Amino acid sequence: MNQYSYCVMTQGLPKTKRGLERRAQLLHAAEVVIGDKGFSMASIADITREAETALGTFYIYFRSKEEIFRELVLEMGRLTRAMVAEAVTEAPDRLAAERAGLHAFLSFVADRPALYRIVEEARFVDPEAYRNYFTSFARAYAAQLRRAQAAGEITEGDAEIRAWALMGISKTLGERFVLWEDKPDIDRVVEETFRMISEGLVP
Amino acid sequence: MNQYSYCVMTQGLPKTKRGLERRAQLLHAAEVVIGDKGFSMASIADITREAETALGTFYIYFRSKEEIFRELVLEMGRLTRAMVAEAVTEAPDRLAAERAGLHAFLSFVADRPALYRIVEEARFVDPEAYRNYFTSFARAYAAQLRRAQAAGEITEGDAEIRAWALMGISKTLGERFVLWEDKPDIDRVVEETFRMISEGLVP
DNA sequence: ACGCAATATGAATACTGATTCATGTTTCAA
DNA sequence: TTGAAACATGAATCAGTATTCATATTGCGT
Repeated sequence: MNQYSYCVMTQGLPKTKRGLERRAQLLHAAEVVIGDKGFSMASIADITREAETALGTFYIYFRSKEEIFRELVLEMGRLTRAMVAEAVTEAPDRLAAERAGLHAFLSFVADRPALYRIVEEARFVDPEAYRNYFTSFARAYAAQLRRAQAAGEITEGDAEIRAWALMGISKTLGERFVLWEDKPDIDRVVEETFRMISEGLVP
Repeated sequence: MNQYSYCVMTQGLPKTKRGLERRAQLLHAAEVVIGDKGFSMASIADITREAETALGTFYIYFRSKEEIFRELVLEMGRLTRAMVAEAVTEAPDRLAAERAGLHAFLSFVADRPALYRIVEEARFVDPEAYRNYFTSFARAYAAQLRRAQAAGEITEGDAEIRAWALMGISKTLGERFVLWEDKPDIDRVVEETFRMISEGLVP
C-alpha cells in the first residue's frame, strides 16, 4: 500500500507522448510474439523483451494478457474494415467488389500474418471478441449482398448464409495459399476462386 | 527408481481388456473436457475426474496432454473420412455428392461439436496434426473434383483451390449455423449453399 | 524551477497445473 | 495357483509465469 494514491492507468489511453509510444511498442511486440508463439506460449516477459521495456511496464498499459490480446483483435477489425472498404470503392458492381475484396483480404494476410493468426486464435482465447469481429463483418457483408440482389447484380439467395460462406472461403484460402505458401500466388487464387463463385459448378 | 523394471505403456495399445476400456474412457473424457473448456483450460485432473479414474492413471496411457489431444485429432480424421465417404456413396454425380457431403459434415458438427472444436484448436496446439488432417482431406477432395471435371459433371477449374474453398465454406458454416445456433436448420443452410456453388452469383 | 501526476523498473510473490514416483491391486498365461 | 506383467493410485515434486509492489525517474502544466 502506498501513502499517496497510486494511479496506474488501467483505463483509457496514456496521457503523455512517451506513454502513447510505449503502448504502441507493447502492442506491436505483442502482435509479433503472440502471432509467432501463440497466446499461451507467449509470456509477458517475451512481450516486454520484444518491446525493450521492463516487465512491470506492461501492467501500466494493460490489465492482463487477455486485455492486450483483445486490443489486437479490435485493431484487426479496424484494419480489415478499412482495407476492404477501400478496395471495394472502385468496384463498378458487386461481382467486381467480390474479386477486389478477396484480393485485398489475401494481401492483408500476406502483410500481417500475425494478426490473421491472432484473430483465429481469439476463437479460443476470447470467444466474444471473435464473435463480434466476424458477426459485425458478416452483417455489413450481407447488407452489400442484399443491395446487389435488389439491383439485379447477382442472383437471389439468403444473404446471410452467403456472406458467411464467402467469408469462409477467404479465411481458408488465406491460411492455405498465403500463410502456408512461401511465395503465394494471390492473383491466381483470386482468379480461380472468382470464376467458381461467379459461374458455379454446374456446366 | 524401482528394483524391478517398470513398464509403463508409453507406446502401443493396452494389453488387457481393462486397459483398453480405461484408455477409451480417458479419450472420451478428454473429448468432453477439452471440447468444452479448450486445451489450455482443461487440466489432466479435469480429464481424469470426468473419466472417474486417478490422476496418475492418465500417464499410463498417454505421454502428455498433447498426445491425447493428437489422438483426438486423428480420431476426428477417421470419423469424417468414413462419414463423408458413406454420405457420398449414393450420389449419382458430383453435384449431388457436394450436397450430400455438406449435409453430412454439418450433421457431424451437430453431433460431435467437441471434436469439431478440437480440430480447429489443433491449429494452435498441434499445427502438424492440423495440417495433416486438412491436407489429406483436401487431397482426396481435389481428386474427386478432377474426376468430375473429366466426366463433364462440373465446370473446369483448379481442383486444389476449389477443394480448399469448398472446405472453407463447410468449416465456417458449421461454426456459424450449427455451433452458434440453438436449433440449427441444416437443410436450409445446405440448400442455400448448394444453390450458390451450383449456379454461382452471376445472374 | 517546482511539484504532482505519469511512467519505469525488476525482484518478490503467488499460484497453477503438468508430470513423477513409491507403493498397492488386478489380470492372465502357464 | 501363482508370479510377473499390467494397471491404479494420489500425494509430492517441480517448473513456469502472471501479477504485484516498493521504489525510482520523467514529463509537463503552472
